[in-house]
Formats: sequence, structure tokens, C-alpha cells
Amino acid sequence: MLRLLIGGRSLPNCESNYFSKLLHSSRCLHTSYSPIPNYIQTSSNESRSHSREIDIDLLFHSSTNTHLAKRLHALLIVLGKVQSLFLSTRLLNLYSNLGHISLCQQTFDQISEKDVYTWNSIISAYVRNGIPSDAVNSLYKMLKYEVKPDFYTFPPVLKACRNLNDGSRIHSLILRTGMEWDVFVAASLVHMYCRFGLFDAAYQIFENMPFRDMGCWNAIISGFCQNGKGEKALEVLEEMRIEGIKMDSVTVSTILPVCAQMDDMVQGRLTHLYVVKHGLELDLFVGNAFINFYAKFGELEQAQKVFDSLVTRDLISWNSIIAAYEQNNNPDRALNFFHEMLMYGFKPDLLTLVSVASSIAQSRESQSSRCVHGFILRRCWFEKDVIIGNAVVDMYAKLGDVDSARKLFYKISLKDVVSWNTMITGYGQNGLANEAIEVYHTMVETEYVTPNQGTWASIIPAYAHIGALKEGAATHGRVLKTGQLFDVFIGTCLIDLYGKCGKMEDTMNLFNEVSKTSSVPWNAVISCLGIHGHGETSLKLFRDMIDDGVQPDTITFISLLSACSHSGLVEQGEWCFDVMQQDYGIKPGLKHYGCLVDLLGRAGQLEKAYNFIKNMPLQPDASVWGALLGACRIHGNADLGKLASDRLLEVDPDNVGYYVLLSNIYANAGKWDGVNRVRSLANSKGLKKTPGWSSIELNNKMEVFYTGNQSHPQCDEIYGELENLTAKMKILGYIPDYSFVLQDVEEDEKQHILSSHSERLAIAYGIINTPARTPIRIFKNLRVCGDCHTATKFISRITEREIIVRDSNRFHNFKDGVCSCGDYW
DNA sequence: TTAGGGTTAG
Repeated sequence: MLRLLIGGRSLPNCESNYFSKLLHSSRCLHTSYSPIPNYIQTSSNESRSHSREIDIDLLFHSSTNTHLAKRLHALLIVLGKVQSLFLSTRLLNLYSNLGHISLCQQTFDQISEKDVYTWNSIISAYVRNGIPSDAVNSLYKMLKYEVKPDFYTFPPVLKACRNLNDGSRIHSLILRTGMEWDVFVAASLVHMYCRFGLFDAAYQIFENMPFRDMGCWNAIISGFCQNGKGEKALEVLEEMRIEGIKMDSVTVSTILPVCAQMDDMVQGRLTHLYVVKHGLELDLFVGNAFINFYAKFGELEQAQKVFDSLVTRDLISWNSIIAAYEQNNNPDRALNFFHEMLMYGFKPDLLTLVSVASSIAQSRESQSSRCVHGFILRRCWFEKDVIIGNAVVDMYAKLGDVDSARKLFYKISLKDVVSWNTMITGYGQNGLANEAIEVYHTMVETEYVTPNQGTWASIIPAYAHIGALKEGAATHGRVLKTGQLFDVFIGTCLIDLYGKCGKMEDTMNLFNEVSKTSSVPWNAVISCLGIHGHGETSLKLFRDMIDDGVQPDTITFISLLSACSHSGLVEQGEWCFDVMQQDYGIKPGLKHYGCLVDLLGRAGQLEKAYNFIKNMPLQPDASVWGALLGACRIHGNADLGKLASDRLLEVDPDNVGYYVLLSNIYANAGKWDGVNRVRSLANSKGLKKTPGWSSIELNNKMEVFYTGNQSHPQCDEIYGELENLTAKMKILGYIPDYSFVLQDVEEDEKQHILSSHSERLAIAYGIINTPARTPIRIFKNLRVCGDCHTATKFISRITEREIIVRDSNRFHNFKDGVCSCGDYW
């Protein structure tokens, strides 16, 4: 061991005490105690007379952060030791451990006579710091300088090759040097070939090894695990067991993520027993792997137990427990752990912030979103990894702040497919289907990303939302080309698309094709049948689902209840509500209560619905009172309507829809003072009525009409057509229902207002621009007004066309003067 | 002094 003589006037008298402090400093990452400045002060000429022997090795060990490492570097310069090959190589390794690759390079360049240690050190520094190409180049330079590689040289070089996807040259070099059966070299080769997907080559090397240590076993297992061959990994594990070789902590932490991936809880639990029996539970990697394992199965108690039992915790332990709660819908707990982690002095990394952003989105803590954004911005993490940008875009979108989401999205320089999917989903979730479609088109045009399952799952619902059947069907074609048709999620999205576009035949065909082992496709088809008014068929499918042994969930019952509601199946709906609780132990949530109120209310049982609300064990929310208010609108009950809206304005004062409904009720009853009161209340709150719009797809383009639109190029033709139609309708007995006109104006004007409702503009546009007697499909963002409903029935008879209108609530299929909903909606 | 095989991700 190299020792130095340094003077020590101001050194502590008690050397053992001093060293214990020094050692202490090397163990505590967060200490502010720095022994090195003392050395520099004490190394002046005058103090050298009182020289002492100091172990420089300890100084290397105590340099646990960049500041201390630089001090040590300065000390070596002061002592004139920087030219020492041994010390400068150690310094190089120190910088490498601390992640300072440029300082490594500087130190390396200053060394004039480099030996094999020096070359090995710089190679491993490049690998560790993520510059594999420089690592390989260094090997070739080393050969040029005629320094012979040794057993230490190749493992890191092979690791570099793994990331460069090229290893044949190095492999032949290794063969020439005769080092291929060194356990470290061989293990590296095995792992490299697994990464290349050359599993047979990897296994062949593994099989031919004259000697295998744990590292070799782990290399083949982890090689299989990390490259999608989990089952093969388990086979090797079995081989290991037969040969009587015990798993170590590395094996365990490698195998656990695979158990989770393969949904193999049993294997994971057995591994846990093994770990306890063999005393591996104190290993940090093992503990962390178990936290993640249990979190994936939603077993938070177990995950928490493992976390609590850890003797030491690192950043990954904290990240894992935060992610565990975040991914299992407990964002508050996740955020608590984040704060606790900060209190313990841990510095969060990029992955911590990914979980934090998602937690904030879930907990609707919009105030914190800016802090998170700023925190990441200050650290320049957006440039470091696209995952964090995606997470923050998702956070903003989930919080409803689409503007911020979009701004950040366009700032992400290297968008990956997830970035695009996140933005498309974000728009979709906020009801901006047209924007979602626009982003999707840009994504397809950019060509550097290939749409994947996530893309289909985000774009198809957007098409379904606005009823863009042709574009949706074209996407279906694209999905078919990729061979992803039978994926349940995409299949369900398509079922929903065709269902919402009125293509029930296609819906049922698709439903027959997809795998029906989960409740997801059942729920979709039950809900589609519901909005078409096929309540009885929905109930039949529910029975089929039970016969098939598929467990219904809370969504199944929401779909069923709403199907019953649309078809006026009151008794059956009440039966569903009971069965849900008694047979399936599902506690009704607010949505179920809302559906039942809707069911009773639509059927005219307003008092029963009101009593039902009064006896609810949950605090009724806006959807429940909203259902009652809607029913009051249909049945013209102004008193109960007023009561419902009073409650509504307490729980959700900013929702314009309720003001509109109430003003509708008043208008219907001719109470114009009530209408004005509601309108001025809404105005005083700065609320604007959601503009009604309808869309129609023509020549693969969506044409959108807002109520009262006067700027369309075919405006005159459209209004002319409507006038024409109204005249014919009146001959056939159409009487306009002015109660749907909210404004207190003259009758002529009321007629004009009714005729400029967006759905009528879209229908007239369709009539003008499509061949006679072909069907017309319209989508409306709000509910179709009663007068338009009546008018459309007449129009379908006059034009001999099928007119399919999908509104925000359900489906209307007008044919020969009648509507499929039987005027019950 | 230098090396292989390990845990967290939208």
C-alpha cells in the first residue's frame, strides 16, 4: 500500500479519532464534513517538519462526492503526485464512479505512460457512463499502442457491444487471445448474444462452459428474462435446481419481474419463501424487486411490508413504493411517500417525477402541476428522456389543462409513439375529438413513428365520439394490416365505434370475433345495444355472459342499467340493481344511482325517483340530481325541477348544462321570468352555453355545423332546402313545438330558430349533397331537441331516407316517419 | 486500481 508523508500541524492529535471520522464521512453521502481541505492547508512547507504518515487509500474511499473528489485531485497536484500512474488511474476510476466522464477523459489524457489498468479503467468509464462506442474505440487504440488486453478488458467491452448491436469482431478477437472460457468473459458473451436475440448461440456457449459460477447462471437467466424469453429463463432455473445450485440474490431479483410479467403469482410467492429460508431478504435489490412484484398484483400490504422491513433503502426503494401506490389508485399515499423521501434527504430522479406527475393527475391536485413542471424544467430532464415529457403531458391532459399539455407536447424534441398517443388520448379525454384526429394525422404524416396498439386505442374512440364512421373503418383496415385485430382492447374500441355509428351488424360480427374471456367486450356491446334501444337484447347478452362464466363488474351494471333506462324497462332495471348487490357483491356507486334515477324518472316515476335519492346511502352528486332534472324536463315537472336544480347548483355550480335544462323547463311552462332569472344567474357567473353542433361525414371529411351557422359556402341552399321541407312537413301535420325555443321572441323568429338548430342544418346539407334515398348519418354533441326529433321523423318520410342521428345520449334511427327510440329518450 | 450476471418506466 502506498503511503505518503504529509506534515500535520493542524491535524487532530488523536489519529484514531480522526480516521474514524474519515471513515464515517465515506459512509454518509450527505455529510458536509470534508477532510481534504485540512490536508491542503497542512501540506505547506513549514508544517512538513511535523510530518505524519497518512493512508491515501482512505482519501480515495472518503471522496464520495464530486466536491471531495476535486479536492483530492487538487491535493495530488499540490503534492506533485498527479503524474503517478497508479494514483491518476485511481483518480480516473473515482471520477468514473461519480459519473464525470469528461473529468475521466482529462485525467486519462494527462497520463503519459498508460498501462493496461489505465486502458481498462477508461473503457469501463465509457461503458458505465453510457458511451459504448468510445469504449470499443479505446480497445482498438489500446491495441494500436501495443498494450495487450487482459481478462479485465473484455467484459466491459462486450457490455458495450451489447448496446451497439455488434459483437462479432470482438468475439473473434477474444477467440484469438484464448480468453473465451474465462467465467467473466463467457458470461458477458452469453448475455450479449441474448440481447442480439441469438438465444441458441448464447445457450451453446453456456452449455459448453468448462466451469460455471453463479455469474454465468445469472447471465443466461437474465439474458432470457430481459429479452422476452421468460419461460426459457424458468426452464434454466429448473435446470439449476436439478443440479443443486442455489439461487442467489441476483437470480431472485432477475426472476421476479418475469414472474410479474407472466402473471405467475405462485412462482413469486415460492421465491419469497425461498428468500426468507436462505436469508436473502435483507438484500436491497431483492427487497426492491419484491416491492415491485407485489405492486404489480395490487398487493399493497405485502409491498408495504417488504418496504418496511428493508434495513437500508435506496432511491429505487422509494421510487418503487411511490409507484406501487400511484399505480394502484392511491395517489395521496404515493405523494405522502414522496414527501417522506425528501425528508430523509433522498434526491428524486426522473422516474420519481414520472410517478409524482401521475399521482398529481389522479388526485386532481392541479396547483402542484406547475411545481412539478418547474422542478423538471430546472433540471433539464425533458431533454434527458422522453418518458418524463410524456408523463407531464399526460398529467396536464388528465387535469383538463389541454393548453399546457399541447404546449409541452410541441416542445418535446424527440417525440416517440407514446408521446403522440398521450396527446391524442389527452384531446379525446377532454372531448376534443377533432383535435385528436388532427394530431393523429400529423403523426402519420411525420412517418418516423409507427402507430401501435396505444395509437389505435386512442384514435378509434375519437372517431367513435364524433361518429366518423368512414375514417374509423379505414383505421380498422390499418389495424387489420398490422394483424392486431384480435387484441381485446382494440376489438372493443371497434365494437364501440361501429355501435356508436349505428352499424349494429358490424358490432355484433366483431363481438363474435374477439376473445370474450374478460368483461370488457361484453360491457361495450351491452352498452351499444342500450343506446340503440335494444334493452331486451342487452339483458339477453348479460345472461349469456353469466352462462359463459364471465364475471360482471361495475361497468357491466352501468351499461345494463342505462340500457334498461333507454328502453323503459323499469322492472328489469330494478332487478339488475338488486342482482348486482346480492349476487355479485358490487356496491352501487354514484353512477349506478344516477342510472336508476334516470330509469325511474324517464318512465315518469318522478316521486319514486326523488324518494330513492333521499334514501341513498351516498351523498348524491351532480349526475344523480342531473338525472332527476332531465326527467323533470321530459315530464314537465317544474317544481321538482326547481328542487333538483337547487341541489345541482350547490354541488356543481359551474356546469352550464343544468342552467340550460332548468331554463328549458321554465320555457316549456311559459315562465319567461324564470328563464330570464336562470339566464342572468348563468351570465353573472360568466358561464356560456355549450354551443350545440352537429357533424356529418361526406367524402371522407367531417363537416361541422354550429346552431345558427350562416357562414357555410352552401348556406343559402341549406336554408332554402329547410324552408322547402318545413312547408311540406306542415302539410303532413307538423306543428312546431316552440317550448324548445328559449328566447322570448315572435313566432316567426321562433320558427327560424328551430330551423337553424345544428342537426337540421347538417341534415339539409346531407340531403343536398348525397344521392336521393341514401342514408344520412348525423352526430350531435348535445341531446337532440324534441322539435328536431319530430321534424326529422317527417323529413325521413318526405325524402324516403333513413336518417341516423346519434346524440350525446343515444341513437335515433328515423325511417318512414318513425324513430327507433319510439319517442322514448 | 480495472471486470460479468440484478431491482423502478409513460
